Amino acid sequence: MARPRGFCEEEALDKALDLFWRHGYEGASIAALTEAMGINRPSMYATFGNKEELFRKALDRYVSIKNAIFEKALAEPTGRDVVRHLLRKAAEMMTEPGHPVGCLAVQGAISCSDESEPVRQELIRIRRGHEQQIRDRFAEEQAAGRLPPGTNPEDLAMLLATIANGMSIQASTGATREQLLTVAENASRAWPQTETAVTDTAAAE
Amino acid sequence: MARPRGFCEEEALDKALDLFWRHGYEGASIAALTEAMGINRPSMYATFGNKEELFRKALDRYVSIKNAIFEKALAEPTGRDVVRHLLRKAAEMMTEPGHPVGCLAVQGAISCSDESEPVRQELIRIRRGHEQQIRDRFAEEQAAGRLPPGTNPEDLAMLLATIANGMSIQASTGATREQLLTVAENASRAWPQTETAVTDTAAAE
DNA sequence: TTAGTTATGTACCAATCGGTATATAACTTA
DNA sequence: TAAGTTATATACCGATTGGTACATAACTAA
Repeated sequence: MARPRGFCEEEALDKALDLFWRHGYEGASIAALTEAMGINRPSMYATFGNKEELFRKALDRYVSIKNAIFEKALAEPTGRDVVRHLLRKAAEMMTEPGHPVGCLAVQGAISCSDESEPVRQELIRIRRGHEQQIRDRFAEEQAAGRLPPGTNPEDLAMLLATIANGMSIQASTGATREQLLTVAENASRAWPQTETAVTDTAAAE
Repeated sequence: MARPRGFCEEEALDKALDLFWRHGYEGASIAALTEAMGINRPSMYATFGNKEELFRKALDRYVSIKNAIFEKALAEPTGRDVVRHLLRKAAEMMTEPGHPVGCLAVQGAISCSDESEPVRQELIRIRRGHEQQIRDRFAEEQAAGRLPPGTNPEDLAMLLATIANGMSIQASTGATREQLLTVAENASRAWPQTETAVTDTAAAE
């Protein structure tokens, strides 16, 4: 009705996202956030509520980007294609120039003080959700008879999620895009083949 | 010479380690640390220097435990045995009852404010060191001709480290010991065969 | 132009951060 | 026991944390 906002809400959110991504939820202070966003504290509180809500709104933007990638990857025709697509995109996204390295859902609040526990739990929920999507997709594969007998879709999904999570840490350790792509390639290659109906149970202690 | 210390230094360090492990470097405050250690602030500062030194000393204990595991695993006869041993032990250590879940070197300071950057760098150095150890061991395998042609020891080491790092995140997400052991087993099984042609006469792939 | 509304800027809040000065209590040695 | 030394406890430090009160500036609608 009256004086219009002097800044673009989504632009500011992207700036906040960048800082949260780079320093984590607790590592990004209100002072640093508002400075990066180019606004002052009262504007931030009036527009976004508080720090936690700001984080959740920035996180929403991040997750929607990630979901778009997931959707494409999960549409691949075979399980192995899904794996390759997903890991490759993960490697690329985690080393995208102009963005902080790694994955916000992994690094945003992996360990924190008790007062940030709700944020930590939210990120856990997101990670589980992504793994669930993969699990469902692999279950489809199995139902269609395209998984080797004895293969467990849940186990495969967990292995894939583990590798993707690990790539985030590797990115944070300084791994290059090329290195992560190599990881993705090797992990894909090692994936159980549809045709490889092996009953290799040599692992029995 | 005079009044002796009223607490066990190593016990206090273990309490600090537990808290750092659980909340990360920044997430563990001096107040919480000293309370957990059962001592007051001046005692902590007189004994350990400051927060960062306290962390490094706690970290030393952690790393020495981990190194013992590494030593045993790297002594396994074949590359695949090394992988299986390492991942299994990782799964167990990251879900050890009585300890926080996950790996301190991964979760201690994965993202933090600028002032904790030295600690973050130290953990990066440790992670790289562990990967280096694996790399060296795989290079031995290759030199002994026990790696499939075209296999790169560096790539293998990075893949293994990625999986181990990912297991830490999974533990933090709530994965059980059994789930992580399944991940370890599946990852080991997917590993490029090395000695199979020699010891087993059976199925090539 | 004027009234009403809303965003912005300054300056502040209590609580907590890591870190210490200081006084006292407890121990060892002589 | 007395002297000397060192650990402990209290109480504090400035800086920073997330969050606001309040006065002012800027806009819209009448």
